[in-house]
Amino acid sequence: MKTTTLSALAESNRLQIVELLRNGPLTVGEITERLRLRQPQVSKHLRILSDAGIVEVHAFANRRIYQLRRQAFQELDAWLDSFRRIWEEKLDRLDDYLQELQSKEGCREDQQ
Amino acid sequence: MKTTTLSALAESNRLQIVELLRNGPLTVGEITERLRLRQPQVSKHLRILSDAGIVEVHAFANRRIYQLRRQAFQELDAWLDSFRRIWEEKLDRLDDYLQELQSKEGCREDQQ
DNA sequence: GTTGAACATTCCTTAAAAGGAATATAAAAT
DNA sequence: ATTTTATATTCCTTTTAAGGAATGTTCAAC
Repeated sequence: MKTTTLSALAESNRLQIVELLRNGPLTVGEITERLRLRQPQVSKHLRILSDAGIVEVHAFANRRIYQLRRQAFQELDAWLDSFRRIWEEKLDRLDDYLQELQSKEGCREDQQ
Repeated sequence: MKTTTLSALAESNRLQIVELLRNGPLTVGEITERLRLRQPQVSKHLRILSDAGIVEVHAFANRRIYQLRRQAFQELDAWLDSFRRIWEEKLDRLDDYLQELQSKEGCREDQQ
């Protein structure tokens, strides 16, 4: 997983933009209006989301239409998948670890 | 989705800690050793991960054993799910949006 | 009870990110 | 051609987060 993707999402205004775009593509002006932000900030946030590959732009006259990029979410999903398997395999590995730890302690005592 | 979760993950050292813990619980010392960081920084990062609900601690003598919290990943998963549906429903909503936009332009001309 | 190991916390400095205001650009409307 | 609309960018200030060094705390071992 790339930290650029995560840190792009880790800012509340940007997260709101992403959740807005869940309902379909929007222009900068529409986002500005709905989130009650200033246009330059929205443009800046969109730049960061765009650089992170989370959104993509399409120019239409003097409008810019932003929409979510599927791939970004697929990547996140794939990453999460590597964690899902952990709990599928075993619910609680703490007991195992404690035993392992305790047996190591035992060894140390023997050696001293 | 909470931005605390995302920003906790959005830092490379912390992301590495999380990926380390994928293989099972570890003590602070083990994390410190494997990531070649300084102990205080590791403790600080673990604090942030813990506050975000991504890891949980178990005290064992003077050791602290950290492990991933399933719920955090389930929440991320649930959030991602709301996006999966978008693309299941419709692959490309840009064309729709463009038509919508163009019909609005038409209206505006009529009104003026 | 004194020493050492494991970990957490504090304080300070430095670096990165965010917001604001102003300005730049490019297409559209007049 | 000039003005207006939509958007991007720049520069500056403020806030937030990270790293380093030192110190605090707790338990264990002796």
